[in-house]
Amino acid sequence: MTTGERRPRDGRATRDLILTAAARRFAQRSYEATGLRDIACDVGVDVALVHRAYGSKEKLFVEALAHAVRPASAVEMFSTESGADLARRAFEDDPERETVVDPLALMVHSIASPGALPLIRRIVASEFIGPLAERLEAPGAAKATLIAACLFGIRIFRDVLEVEAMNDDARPDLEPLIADVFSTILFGRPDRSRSSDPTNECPAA
Amino acid sequence: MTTGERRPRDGRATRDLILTAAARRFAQRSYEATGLRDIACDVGVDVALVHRAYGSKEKLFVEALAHAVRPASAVEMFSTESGADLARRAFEDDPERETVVDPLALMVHSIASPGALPLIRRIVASEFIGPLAERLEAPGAAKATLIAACLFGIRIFRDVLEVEAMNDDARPDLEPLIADVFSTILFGRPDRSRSSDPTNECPAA
DNA sequence: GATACAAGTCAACGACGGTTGACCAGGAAC
DNA sequence: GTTCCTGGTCAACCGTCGTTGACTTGTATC
Repeated sequence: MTTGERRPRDGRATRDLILTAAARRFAQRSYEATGLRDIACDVGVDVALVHRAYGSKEKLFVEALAHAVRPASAVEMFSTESGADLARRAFEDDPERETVVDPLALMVHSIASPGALPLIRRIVASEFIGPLAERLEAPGAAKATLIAACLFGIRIFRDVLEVEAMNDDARPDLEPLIADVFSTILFGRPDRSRSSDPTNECPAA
Repeated sequence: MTTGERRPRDGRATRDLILTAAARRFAQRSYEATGLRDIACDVGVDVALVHRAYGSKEKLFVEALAHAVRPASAVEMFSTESGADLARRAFEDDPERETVVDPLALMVHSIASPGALPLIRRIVASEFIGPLAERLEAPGAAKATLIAACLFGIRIFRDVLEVEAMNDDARPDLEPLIADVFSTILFGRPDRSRSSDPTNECPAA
């Protein structure tokens, strides 16, 4: 999309634009499927600049991945300890995040890339499992990992695969079930705040 | 790996070899990251043959995906209705399946590919969710979808991402939790066959 | 204003990937 | 034996991609 006239010289801003565009592209497709020329076209800049701004395609990818996922840190995502709140998280995005890039899609689409796996593994451990495990009673690590894994699977089904049985129409059926799942992991029993089938409920005391 | 001497002429067998090798390659990396020359090398055949045997790379990919996932049909995987059995499935592979290709890894690594998404969506619906939903009481579709999604997330964490908090050492902590999750989805309450904390258990009658 | 450096463009290189067409060999049908 | 089809090889084409180096232009400093 180089239109002929030169763009204003602002190295810092251009670098940021490149990083954002790269993250978006890598999130839409995979590492191998996105070309530097695509990113350059998005920013409106020459390919050579994209390359030189971050040294290599791989370095750009690593920085984009780290940058896009970290601000979405699960610390806030997991600041709740209610199964119902976690279930809501399965359907809604973080409101207070600039949602230019879906970090989950970026992670999923990056799994096939050679160098990305260790990075993703580290991010999952430090940003998702770690913070949650600290505030859960034993076995905290297992609970946190399981919550993250289930949330991951649900979001992939919903947002990446777009499984039709998981669209918004199914939400009334699904959200209570999901709340029960997380509540079971957290507290060892389904969500008490609702009663789908009273005969299955434990007596209050 | 063309060694000079010609290979015995058996079109049917060679086609099968190509398909298997393709599925394995696509499962290890992504669609874009694997080349026809890699597959040809595995089989010990010329690139042109690989191409012509299935018309194009994309057609080969589609056939490999469909072939690798369908035999692993979840009909048997979901022939159980016990949360504990499903939890075991989260850790163990189908014993009665020739485990040349991990269909899950193939699906995950194919998500980024342009043409693969509708196919994967269809496979998930017809092979995983559909069969299970039939034998569950309402809301069967929601329950089946949620089970598939959680199983998907758990297996990705374990086998693809290889999250360390999910390796075999963690199995004693994890498996009961997972059993509770599936039991909660299936029956609305945690697994009755164990008692982690008796005070949380429902009375038998 | 001269200078120096950063920001950006341009054109090309080398490698690789999917695809194609010409060619060769085995084997069955006639 | 000839013919013909299929399985298979070989070599090349063409596009794309990451990368590089030379060049240009804006901007800040002295």
